[in-house]
Amino acid sequence: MVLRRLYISKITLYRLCLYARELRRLVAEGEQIVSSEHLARACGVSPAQIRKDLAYFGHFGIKGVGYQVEDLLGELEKILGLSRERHLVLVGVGRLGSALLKHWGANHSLYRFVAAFDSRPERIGRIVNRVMIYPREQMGYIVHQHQVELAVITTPAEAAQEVAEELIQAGIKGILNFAPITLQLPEDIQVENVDLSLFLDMLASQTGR
Amino acid sequence: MVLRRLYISKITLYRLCLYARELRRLVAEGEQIVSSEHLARACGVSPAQIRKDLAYFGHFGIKGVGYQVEDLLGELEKILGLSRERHLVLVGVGRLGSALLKHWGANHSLYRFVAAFDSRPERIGRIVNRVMIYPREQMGYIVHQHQVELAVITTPAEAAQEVAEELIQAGIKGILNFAPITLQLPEDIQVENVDLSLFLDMLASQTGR
DNA sequence: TACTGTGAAATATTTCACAGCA
DNA sequence: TGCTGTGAAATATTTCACAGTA
Repeated sequence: MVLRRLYISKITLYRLCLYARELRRLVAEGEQIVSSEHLARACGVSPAQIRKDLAYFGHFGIKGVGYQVEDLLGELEKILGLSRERHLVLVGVGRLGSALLKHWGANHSLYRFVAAFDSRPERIGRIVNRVMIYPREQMGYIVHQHQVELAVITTPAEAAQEVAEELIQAGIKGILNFAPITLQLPEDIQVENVDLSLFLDMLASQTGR
Repeated sequence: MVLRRLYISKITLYRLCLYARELRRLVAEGEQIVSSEHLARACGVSPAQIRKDLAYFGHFGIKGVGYQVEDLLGELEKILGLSRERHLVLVGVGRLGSALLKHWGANHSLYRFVAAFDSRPERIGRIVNRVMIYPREQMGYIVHQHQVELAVITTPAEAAQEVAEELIQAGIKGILNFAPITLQLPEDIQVENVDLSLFLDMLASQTGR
C-alpha cells in the first residue's frame, strides 16, 4: 500500500497525536477493540470527528464493531511518521531547561537529547541526566554533525530569535519554543509555542471577570 | 461604557493574549503607536485578523494612523480581565513541578503560587521559592480557604484525574494540565493541556517521514 | 494619505444523519 | 444489530477589498 503524504491541518494533527496517546494507553491496558464513541470520550472530542479524521486516511475500522486498538495505533504511527527515534537538543539550561532535561524519562523513548547548550561558562561541561552541556558557540557544529532534527528553546525571550536562526542554519526542522516571543522564521520550519504565562492568561480570562 | 461579556472563541482568546504580550513588549520599548500590520508581523498573524479581532470589542484604532499602544493594551486587559492578581496552587512537586515553582519570577506578577501539594512524605514541609509544600490531604481545605482560582497539575498521568476532581470540589475554575491525559471534567471548568511529548509528536510528524 | 473597520466572499472545520456492512 | 464511513448541511474562521475618516 502506498502511503501518500496527505495534507493534515494542524488541528487535525493535534487530534491524531491525541488519539495515538490514548491508543497507547489502551494497548498497555490490554484492550483489543475500541469504538469511536469510547475513544472520543477519552480524548474529549466527538465520535463523528474521530471517524472523519481516521477515514481520511483509509478504512481502519470494522463496521458494527469498532477499531482494533493495536492495528489502529500502528496505522496512526505510520501516518504520523512516529516510528523512528529523533535527536533533540536543548538550548538554555536555566531552571526550566534543566528541569526538562531531568524530567526526560524512558517514557519519551522516541526523543533523545543528544546535547544541551548554554552561554554561561559556569554551566559548560556539566552533565544533566546524561546530557552534556556545551558552549553556545559549538551549537551549530554539533547540531549539524549529529543530524539533529528538533530543538527545545528555553532561553530568555531576548535570545530566542537569534538562537532559532542559528539552529535553522544548522539544519533543525522543528522547534519547541518556551520563550515568550513569536519567532519569525521561514514557513517550512515547524514551531510549537509553550508560553506558560499565556496559558495562564487564557485560563484567567475564561474563569473570572 | 458598559463592558458586556461578549463570546470569545478559544482561538481568538489565544490571539488576544498574544497581542497583549506583544503590546507589553512595545510599551516596555517606549513605542507609542502600532499598526495592525506591524502587530500582525510580530504575532505571526494577518493584519486583517487583528483588525477583526479588535473591532469586535469596539473602535480602538485611529484611521490612517494605527493603535495607541498603551491604550490598546489597557483595553485588551479590560476585555480579558487581566487586571487583578490570581492565586495558584501546584500539585505534584516532582522535577517538572519544582522547576516551575523555581522558574516563577517577578515576570509573572499576576499569578502567585500560594501553596504546593505532594503525596510523598519526604517532600512535605519543604519550601521552594517561598512556596510551602503541603500534604495532598490538605489540598481541598487550603484551596478553599485561600480562594484559589487556578491550579497547575504536574502529577503523573494516573493521579491527574482524581486530583483535578478534588480541586474542582474545592472551588478551582481553571487548570493548567501537564499530565499526559485528557481530563474528564464539567464543561464550566477551563483546562489548558501542555503535554510536551504531544508537542514533540506534532513537530516530528511535520518535519520528516 | 495611510491607516482602521467591516460587509461580503471564501475557506476550513464540525456535525448530522443515514446507508451499508460484519 | 451496532458499529463505521461519508456525503450533505451547518457552523466557524479567515481573507478580501474597499468605504470612510483622522
